[in-house]
Amino acid sequence: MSGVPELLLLQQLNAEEMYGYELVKRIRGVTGETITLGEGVIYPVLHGLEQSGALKARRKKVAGRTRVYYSVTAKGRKRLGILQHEWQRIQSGINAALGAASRA
Amino acid sequence: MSGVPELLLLQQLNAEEMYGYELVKRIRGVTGETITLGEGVIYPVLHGLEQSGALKARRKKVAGRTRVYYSVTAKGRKRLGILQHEWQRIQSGINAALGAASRA
DNA sequence: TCAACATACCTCGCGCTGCGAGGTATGTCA
DNA sequence: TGACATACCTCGCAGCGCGAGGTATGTTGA
Repeated sequence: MSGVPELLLLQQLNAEEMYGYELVKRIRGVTGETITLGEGVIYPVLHGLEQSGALKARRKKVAGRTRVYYSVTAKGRKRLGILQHEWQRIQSGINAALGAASRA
Repeated sequence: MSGVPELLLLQQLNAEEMYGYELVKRIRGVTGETITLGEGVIYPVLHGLEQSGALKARRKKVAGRTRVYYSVTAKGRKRLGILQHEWQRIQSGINAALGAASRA
């Protein structure tokens, strides 16, 4: 199926180190409100990716509050590449079907 | 989430009346093996769409064997439009995110 | 002639993923 | 001091996808 949330997270974190709460807003912004991933999605995915070694966490105190910043590891970049490719495949597959049918 | 199978089915049937078994192969072909919807996906979706009035079924005997041909109703065409639009939205949303991040 | 394969239909039930809702703690501002 | 924002987290349900299995008929070839 999808793996879309995972793709989006890795992509954002690859561009810039970020923490969970920020990612929620960031993704909403960058997709133009189209895709809204709540915290119930973000945090589990984040933890999963850290577990599998695709992300590295770093606790940081900012203005008395603790944030957990995540950055992409080499393994994560590899994973990102796979997911991007996968997304291309799916996208072009579906678009081919849509195009083919309307041409028929 | 997706609704991708539904979209693909409606799209194909909108172009041409077809039966379930045929759709399985057709979709595999038209998406270039990228997307393979098994019978366990096709038939339930087909029945659901018929139930909701988006499709109309027509039994037909061909070479002794019975086939159930489905065609799209007005309601189905409307539904198809919605799903297509939805797919555009998702697609451009994700691509925006991918583009924005790589530009960063 | 009969096994094996293709056509054509169908359903059950598992598995995974997404996600809303709820819960904690701290800082800030009226 | 209460309300709101920031920041983290988890539980558990819901829904969808889909593999596996089941029926029945026609065809083909050893």
